[in-house]
Amino acid sequence: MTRRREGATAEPTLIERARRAQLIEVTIELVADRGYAGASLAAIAERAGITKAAVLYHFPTKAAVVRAAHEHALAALVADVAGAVEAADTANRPAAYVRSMVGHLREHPRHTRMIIEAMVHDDGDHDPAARWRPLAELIDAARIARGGSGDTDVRTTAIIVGGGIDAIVAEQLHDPDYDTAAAAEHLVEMLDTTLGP
Amino acid sequence: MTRRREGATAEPTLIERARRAQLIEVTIELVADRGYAGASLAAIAERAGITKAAVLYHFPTKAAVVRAAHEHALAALVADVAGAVEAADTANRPAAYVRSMVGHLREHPRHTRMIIEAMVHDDGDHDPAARWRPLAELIDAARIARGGSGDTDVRTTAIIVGGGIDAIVAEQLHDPDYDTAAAAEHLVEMLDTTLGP
DNA sequence: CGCCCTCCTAACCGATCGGTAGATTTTTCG
DNA sequence: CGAAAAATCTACCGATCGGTTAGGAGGGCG
Repeated sequence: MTRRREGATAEPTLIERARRAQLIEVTIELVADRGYAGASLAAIAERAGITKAAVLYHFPTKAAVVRAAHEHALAALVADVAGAVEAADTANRPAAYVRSMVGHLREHPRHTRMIIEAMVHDDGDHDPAARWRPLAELIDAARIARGGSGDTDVRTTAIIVGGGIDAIVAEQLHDPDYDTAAAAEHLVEMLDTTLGP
Repeated sequence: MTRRREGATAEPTLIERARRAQLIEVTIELVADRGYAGASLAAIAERAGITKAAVLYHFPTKAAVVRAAHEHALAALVADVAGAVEAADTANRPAAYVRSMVGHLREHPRHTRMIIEAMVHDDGDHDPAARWRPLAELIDAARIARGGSGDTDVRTTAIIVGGGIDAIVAEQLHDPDYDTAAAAEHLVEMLDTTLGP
């Protein structure tokens, strides 16, 4: 094994940190531009200016590189959305969720593609209901806060709205001039009508 | 070249027809079950009980096999939806579109996966607006028929509703017990509220 | 019979994949 | 400076990919 420290916790070197960050960055670019299949170890290494053996010195496998890149992109999105949601009051949190998510993805199109590609390509179980559960909970809380009717299927509502978010983002990736803010407002309107006043 | 007739038109042999149909069928199964990457020529050949060279006797390339499988699945969907839409009157055609599409995809989950996988994996330009343009036109016609307001953005409405359809189907693929009919009705309701009475 | 056409097999090709082994350079630090 | 540790390189491995080549079995037909 020519591999790095495996067992104990130890603070990473500066170079180590920088290299890892660089590798994550170029991996996001590659996956975003050329798809999951286009992000081979050789391609990652070349874009980072090193050899693939060096890449595997910093990460145990290719899957680990892609996973780290995915988590990096996802963490930024989650943090952004969480901040926006907490700043709103209960009744408006679903709207804040939709707006901030669409907004974030607009500002970071490569992260968007990275997240989508990773979601499609890692194995198997992708339950939309699980993915949009946080949104479902916000919708449920908002519905109660507004005194809406109790027979609403929040799970399905969240799945539909989530699909709408995905579609808006996909359209923006295709047409950079697409007015995602207006589309998000449209989606928020459709959501609000099912939540009552 | 050990390849088949290339130039002229000629009616295919019975064996030829059967083999092609079988290859399309097993390719749909493979892509649906193991993803686009899992549908290698060797895998297709093995499941069909022949060698991969024989597969390439009936189709020029692997891409042609997958394309044929995709077109087969897509044609069935389009025909089904078109029939349901034509049977409805203008004001209700968007609803018929949503219901029939969700219904068809529920009844043919493998076709669904095939279509999704093909859409993700063939190169590049996938404009959601183009994909849902037929729906957008139905929505526009229905809005006019109902005397709705003229400032509605049908393009965005179609994109959002289309995304909702995708999400409902994805959820059904994950949870076969999911009530897609109810979800489709929920989506139709959300759509109807934006179309006016 | 002998010829041809359809359908298929066995064997191979070059490219690329993720990953490994061991030597070698570069950095850190006493 | 000099040794240890960190970072990287060259070279290779086995597997798999899509695709090609040459040829043979078998039926229809003159």
